[in-house]
Parts: sequence; structure tokens; C-alpha cells
Amino acid sequence: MSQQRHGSTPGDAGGVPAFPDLPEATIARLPEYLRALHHLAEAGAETVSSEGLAAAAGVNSAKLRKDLSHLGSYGTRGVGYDVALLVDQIEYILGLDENRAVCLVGVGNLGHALAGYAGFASRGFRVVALFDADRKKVGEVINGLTVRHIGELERVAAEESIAIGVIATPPGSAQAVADVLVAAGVTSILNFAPCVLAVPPNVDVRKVDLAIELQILSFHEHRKASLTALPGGGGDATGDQEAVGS
Amino acid sequence: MSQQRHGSTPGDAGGVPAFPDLPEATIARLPEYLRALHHLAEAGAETVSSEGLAAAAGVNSAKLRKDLSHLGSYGTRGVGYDVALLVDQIEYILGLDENRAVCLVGVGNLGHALAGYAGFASRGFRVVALFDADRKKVGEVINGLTVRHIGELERVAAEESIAIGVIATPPGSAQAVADVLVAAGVTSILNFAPCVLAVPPNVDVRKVDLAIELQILSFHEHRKASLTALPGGGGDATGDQEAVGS
DNA sequence: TTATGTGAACATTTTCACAGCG
DNA sequence: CGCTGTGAAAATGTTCACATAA
Repeated sequence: MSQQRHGSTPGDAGGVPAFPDLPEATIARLPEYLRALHHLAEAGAETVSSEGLAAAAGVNSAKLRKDLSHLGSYGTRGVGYDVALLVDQIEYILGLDENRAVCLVGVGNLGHALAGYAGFASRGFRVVALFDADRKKVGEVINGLTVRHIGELERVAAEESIAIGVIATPPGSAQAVADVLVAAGVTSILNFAPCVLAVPPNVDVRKVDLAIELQILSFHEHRKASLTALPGGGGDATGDQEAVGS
Repeated sequence: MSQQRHGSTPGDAGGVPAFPDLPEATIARLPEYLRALHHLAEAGAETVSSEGLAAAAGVNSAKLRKDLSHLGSYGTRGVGYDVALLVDQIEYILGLDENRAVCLVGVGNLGHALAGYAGFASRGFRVVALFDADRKKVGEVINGLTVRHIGELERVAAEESIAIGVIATPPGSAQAVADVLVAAGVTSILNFAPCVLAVPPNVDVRKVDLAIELQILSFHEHRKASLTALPGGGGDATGDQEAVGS
């Protein structure tokens, strides 16, 4: 119904793109499609069917087609999707062509790993600054970046126009760090500390809690164990590949 | 309608508990409630209202009450929930009282951090073994555990009855590691490698992709930027505290 | 009177099944 | 024909608003 023209194409990054408002569930899957597409492109594929891409991304093909239809995608009936074109489309929608600057606060165990995580750079992000409150860590060089004191955050954030802040501190410090980030004008925060952050409504927070994922798995282990006590097959279930919902 | 009696209580861990089948969305939030409850308990609270717990967990109170009602919880009308009792309930449901054994495969940057992550031990998991394919890493001691070669996984998994395997390898090795875990009888996998794993239907896989979260934030940054070009308030939106859906 | 527990309304997401384009 | 794009149906999740119990 609306697929012929939509917003703007990757080429014209200038104007106001009449931004398509995608369902949140779709947005969360786009990065997965993108990864699969890059993989296919490296393998030399020029086009891919919804079936093929869906398999590579671990979803079913109907969902994939529906998702792509929301961005008004350029599939060809009877053929499939142009891999390179779709990569550009998705990268544009996700804003990955803007090479956003990211800073990381807290260089403990996890912060160290994140600072060196190649997946950030390879997917359109520049880690431009590391901060910590601990003076003993200030000055340390990780992956070519020098750790600075958190007091410098506000100044550096402005200088480097940092778009996203990553919090990898203990939970007790996370809210204070979030406040500093917000004061510095950062409007997107990725929080690894196991706590809830209070931020103004214009700031987006996403949370990753490593232990939560384990606990969800534990629930399913517990359930499986309680079921084996009952009669019936042994294995079971509906036979989906990725059994637990993401 | 069914709240008086339900399955079994934490105390009686023996029988088959007529396992309540909770909505997936509810399960995913239970760990968050649990964290908030522990926090409240440490602060000395004996009871908490749905309003109070909801705020501490970052959800609204209606959702919290609905979630807890699914596990047939023991709130008292006019008063609230008994903190200690609710902790026991949720820990029982999640199977956290069983102190599951976890192994970690891949001790690179991220694996190192995970091996030392205190959040695992503190929430009912025992990291009992570390593995790597790289002979140079075998023998290294991390957090009191010696890294073993992946060839030993099958034997060790049986000895230690490992319930959950965590994959922190590069994506190219992840499927092979998953195959080894499955062969060793592990039925729950937490995958940090950015790739899709194929496993039998009785095995649960959950995935954490650090870069995906950044890409979702990037999308919202992109959208915000394209909206500021338009007229209207400036700040905006509906004023929710955690603006981006989890 | 207070705050839980819950039907019923609403919203979102997934799946189905097929029309229609290449 | 094959495969995309999409209405319509089904399933799942959230919010409302109030009956109900302490």
C-alpha cells in the first residue's frame, strides 16, 4: 500500500526522511538481519530469498518478510532481496552510517572487555573515550585509549559529541554516572549495571544484565526437570530451533 | 480464581510441583523483581506494596501484580507482599535454590570478564569450569579456576553435572562448541557469540549480543535526530522513565 | 479504607494463507 | 511458476478499573 516511495534512500542523508515508525519488535531484529546479510555478502551472495535470510537470522520467513515490508524494502518477487541494497537500507535506518561516538564508563573486569570488543568498531561505532572514578585506573591505556577521570566526562562528551554512553560500573555508582552522562547531553545509555536508572524522558536506556539471562535459562531447566518426572515422550515439545524466546 | 493452592511451596522441593506455566514475558521479569526484592530486604523492608516493588523494578504496578498473580503469590490485601516470602517463591520458581553448575567456553577478553563476574555466584550459580581451544590459554588460572582444554569438556561436564554452558568464543567457533556442549548433555546455552546456533529442540539457547543493543540505541538516536528537524515541543514523548522497551 | 487479584478492553506481535508481481 | 508483500486471524502481552479480602 505504501511501498513505492518511502522517506529517503541511503544516498540522500540530508533531508528529513519521513521516518518510518517501525514496530519495536522489528527494530530489535534488524541488527540480526544485518549481521546475516553481511555474512551472506562475504560469502558472495548477490540475492537471498526470505527463506534463506530468515534461516540465517534464526527467524521464520513470514516474520522476516513482514519486518522488511515495514521498511518498504526492495525485494523482487520470484527472486528475493538484493543483498547489498538491503544492507544499505538497514544500515541507513539504524543510523549506522553516522559512525556514532561511544564512551564507556567503568573499566573494571567487564569494562575492560567492552573496551576491547571488536564488535563495536566493526558495526559502525567508535569508542572514543574511557572513564573511571578510580584514580588508580586513570592513565591506564586500554586498546589505544587512555582512561580518564570521570570528572572530565562532561568536557570530553561535548568535544567528541558523544552520542551513546555505556555504563559498566558497579550498581551503586550507576545512577550517578547516568546523571553525569545526561548532564553532558548524552541521550542514549546502555546499562550493564544490575539496577534501574532514572533518566529524563528524552533519554533512552537499554539494559543488559548477564545474570538475568542465566536465571531465565535456570527457570527452563527447572521446568524441564519437573516435566521429566511425568510420563510422555522424553524429548518433546514443538521442535523449534531456537527453543527459548529471545 | 486459583490462588489458594498452587503447585508446591519452596519448602517442599521434593515432589512434582504441577509447574505453573508462566507467560514468557513474566519469566523474563522475575529476575528483575528478585533483584529489587533483595535490595529491599537489605534495606530492612519486611513488606512492600505492588507500587513500591514496581518502582524498584522499573515497571508499572498493574504489570507487576499480574505477573505475581501468575505464580499464585502471597500478597495481603491492604498491606502488600511479604518480602522474604516472595524472594523464596521467586527463587524456587526460577530454580535458583539448586545452585546450578555453569561452565564457560572461551576465555578471551569477554570470557575473562565473565569468569570473574560476581553477579553469577551471587545469584545462585557456580562457575565450575573454564575451557578454551587455545593450548596457550590452557593452564591459566582465572579467579581460582584453571582453564582446561575443550577436549575435556565432555568428561568434566558429566563429572560436575553441568547444567548451563556459556559460549564466549568468536562466532566462527561457536557452533562447534555448542555441538560439544550438546553432546555432553548440556541442555541450556547462553551464547555471547554473534551468530545463530543450531541445536536440538530440547536444548534452550539464549543469546546476548552486545552490539545489537548499541544498534537499537542508534536507531532511536537516528529517529530523534530526524524529529528535531520537525516543529513541536523539543523534549516530548509520553514521559516514561525507561523510554526504550527492554 | 487500603492495596491485591483479576476479568475485560486494548495493544502489539506472530502466524497464516494467498493475491499479485516479475 | 516462485517468491514477495499483505490483509486477516490468532496468540500474546499490557493496561484499565473494580470486586474482593484483610
